[in-house]
Amino acid sequence: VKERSPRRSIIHLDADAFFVGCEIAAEPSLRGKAVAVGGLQRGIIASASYEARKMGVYTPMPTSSALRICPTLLVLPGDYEKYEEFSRRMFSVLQEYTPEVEVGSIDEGYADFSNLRGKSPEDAARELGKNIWERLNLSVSIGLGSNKLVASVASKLHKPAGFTCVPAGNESSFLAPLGVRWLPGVGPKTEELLSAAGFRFISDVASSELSALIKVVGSSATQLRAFANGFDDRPVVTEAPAVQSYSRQETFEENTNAEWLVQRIMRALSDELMARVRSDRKMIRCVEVKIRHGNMEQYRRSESLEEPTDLETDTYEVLDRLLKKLWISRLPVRLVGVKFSQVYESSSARQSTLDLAGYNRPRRRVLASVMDKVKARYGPAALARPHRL
DNA sequence: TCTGGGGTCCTAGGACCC
DNA sequence: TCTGGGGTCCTAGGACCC
Repeated sequence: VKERSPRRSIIHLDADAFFVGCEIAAEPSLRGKAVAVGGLQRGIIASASYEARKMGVYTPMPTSSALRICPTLLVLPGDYEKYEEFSRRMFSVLQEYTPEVEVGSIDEGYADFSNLRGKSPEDAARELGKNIWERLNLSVSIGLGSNKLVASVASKLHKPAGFTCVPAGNESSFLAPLGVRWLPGVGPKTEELLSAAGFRFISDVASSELSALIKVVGSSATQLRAFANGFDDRPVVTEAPAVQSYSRQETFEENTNAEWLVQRIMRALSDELMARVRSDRKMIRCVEVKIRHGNMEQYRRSESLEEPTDLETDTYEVLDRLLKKLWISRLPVRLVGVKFSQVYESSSARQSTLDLAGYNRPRRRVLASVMDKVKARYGPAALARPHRL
């Protein structure tokens, strides 16, 4: 006998233009203006106010193009600590309703509102939005539905400051008229492939032959068609997922042919990452270097170590070998990146003594000081300014 | 003044082992 | 002389998400 799963009430909480929203909350005189957060030199727009969007500014548009389109645009450099603080406060308001909260990213998450005391899920969801607005001056949109997929689509449908409820039983009719791009996992490439095969609306996917869909999206066909029909039994997961990788990359202010410079930055990035690895009590085994050339083509080379490590010095030889492999083309380099993966738990005896001595400083300070050392030694002009978005 | 940064997951071929 | 599968790890690349 198959048990019928109980009807759930899932909400998706999604902040509106989050980075810009935080800046406006912190500086109310910005409200109503064309504001964006983005990289200043060779950067892109990471978040744009709705006034800026009316002028044609979208993410991830190059900041230079945005300023051309909208010369009055105020571009702010981005302040992650501020955004993390707002994020923490936003989720703590949500936690007042239920502990069944899944933090999806800095600006959005899910919660299971099925079992609230005394309130209907709908009343609670409306009240949540109002609460966040009144207490944080932050505008959010909320979707309510019987599963995560429907809630998430609903939250994005009537931004900003939207509340969208999909009544039980209406899932597939709600999704049917929307474009396939609304489905999770369908990005620009897959949208193009689907469209070429005649699947343009979610209803097209919902009623498709599985064999035809497999030809387009391969093994994700079953999942995609289930989503298109409004089926989604993914649970709301409370625990933070295990970290799979650590990565840092940096775009140079100007493309460079200087291998020594790329090497220096590569090592500095590696040092920063390794400090994080240690402060998380982890070890890593796979090291990867990425190069992006001036023409935006990028290449990666990776190597697994014999044993996991948490020491910077264990990476240098490998990094140099990988960079050497990538250096053959001699094309000017736009970006260098370092990534550590195959993350293991560390036996933390050594770190705990350092902890007591106060060696594990907060992450941001560690990052800043390493970069500053490189800058001090090789000159500020030689280094791309870090874009902290 | 074209095009960031930090992540996750999937695929596919080759090596290697049984 | 001909030539099996299955499993896992390694490496490179790509799509997608926020």
